[in-house]
Amino acid sequence: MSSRGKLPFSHAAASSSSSSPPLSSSSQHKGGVPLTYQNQRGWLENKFEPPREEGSSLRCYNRASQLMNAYPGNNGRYGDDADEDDDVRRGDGGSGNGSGSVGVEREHMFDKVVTPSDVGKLNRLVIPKQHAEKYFPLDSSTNEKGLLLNFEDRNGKPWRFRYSYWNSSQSYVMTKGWSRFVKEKKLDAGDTVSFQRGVASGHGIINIVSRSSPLLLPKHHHAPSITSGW
Amino acid sequence: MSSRGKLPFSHAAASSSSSSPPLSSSSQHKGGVPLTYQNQRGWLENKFEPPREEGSSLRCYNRASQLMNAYPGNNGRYGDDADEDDDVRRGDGGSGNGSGSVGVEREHMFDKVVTPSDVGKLNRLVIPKQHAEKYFPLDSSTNEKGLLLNFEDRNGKPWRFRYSYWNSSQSYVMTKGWSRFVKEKKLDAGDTVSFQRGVASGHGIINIVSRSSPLLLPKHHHAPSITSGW
DNA sequence: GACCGCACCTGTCCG
DNA sequence: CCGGACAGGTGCGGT
Repeated sequence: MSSRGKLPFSHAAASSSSSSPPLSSSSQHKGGVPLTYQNQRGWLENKFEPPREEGSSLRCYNRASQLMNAYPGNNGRYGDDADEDDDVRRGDGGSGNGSGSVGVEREHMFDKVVTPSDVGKLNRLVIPKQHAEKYFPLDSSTNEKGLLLNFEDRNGKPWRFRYSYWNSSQSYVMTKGWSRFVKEKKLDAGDTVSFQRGVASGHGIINIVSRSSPLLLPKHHHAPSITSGW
Repeated sequence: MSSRGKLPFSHAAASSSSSSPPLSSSSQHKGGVPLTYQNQRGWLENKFEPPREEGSSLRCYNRASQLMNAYPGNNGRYGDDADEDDDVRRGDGGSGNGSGSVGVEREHMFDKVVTPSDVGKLNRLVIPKQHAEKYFPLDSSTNEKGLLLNFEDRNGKPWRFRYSYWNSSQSYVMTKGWSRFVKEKKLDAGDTVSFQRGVASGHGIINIVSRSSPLLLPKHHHAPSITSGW
């Protein structure tokens, strides 16, 4: 893969009516979107082959200190509709290394300690602007109407979130699909969600790896920098 | 006029981008659209002469047991903007026959007991799918982008509602114009809205006749089958 | 600025 | 118990 491989996730944009978000100064995106097509809603999304290696990943810790979705993954399943069959809670050691689908090189992007709103009825996850603009850049071409981001948890279970910019609140959010993730993973406020991406794959999917978190978070901050030894 | 007169309301379709609603199996629509043109929003609507006889009608009961908009109608006014001058609550006998514009043959289509949402801030009325597809069929030609349906209350006052299909919720709704009706008629949750159409007129307008409802609805059902003697 | 219109979204309920 | 229908929401643009 070429060095355009900085694209952190597989996505495609769709044209829309809304205004543009603040342009990300990062120029390290673009390209690498395989097989995009327009879906019913008018968003673009992508189909792609099973990842050649692990793409980016999202891990989420909860206070229960156990690894969620620990059973061996069903890697490579990328149908539109995720089966809802793997909300098992098989701890695999809890505070272990939590490398998700094992042995895969990942680059840590950022973490967020989810707020009550993130796991509540609003059905959205606010992505801190700094990280959103760095890792999930939206611009006038990719923006507008939102993106369908493809994620994967550590079992390889696919998750698809709509990602967009809300002009009214000037914030970046994951919306559609997020609530299902919250429910299945039994995410609670205070849990940590960790975004990672595959190092090798240029535009790989983003994995979701659910994992438990230390209840005691690093003191006095909610800022996402809890890169505890990943 | 001819027997294609089964078209229950005067309407015209507009092309749009969204996907089609489930095709109505009813074949008793089509034809009979006079003088359609496309408006600014891209919907098609129709202008037509003042009804030769009463078309379909929509009656709405409220729990106050009085006939709303009982003063003699201003028949034949079909400007785009209805005057807001007739929200009088002159009972004309309350639970009487409520024949609306008197002596006109009407075919009852269906009733709906409006929900809080139907009369609340959402500014829309959900049309139960079964009735929507039977009486207000949208297909690929008439669908897509919505319809402007012309109604008339029992005074002959015209009402124009946008009618469309929401893909995301798989439901049919009246949107634009509905809130004005709710406001003028002082519709409340639990009130009944009755849709009727003229028997004689092939594609007549739909009348809106507001009338009061029995507070006591038929037991244990919310299903619209309260065809109480109309 | 408030409200309306519009297109989404989702949980819940019910057959 | 599963899927469809829909009640109750959202953001957002336009007026």
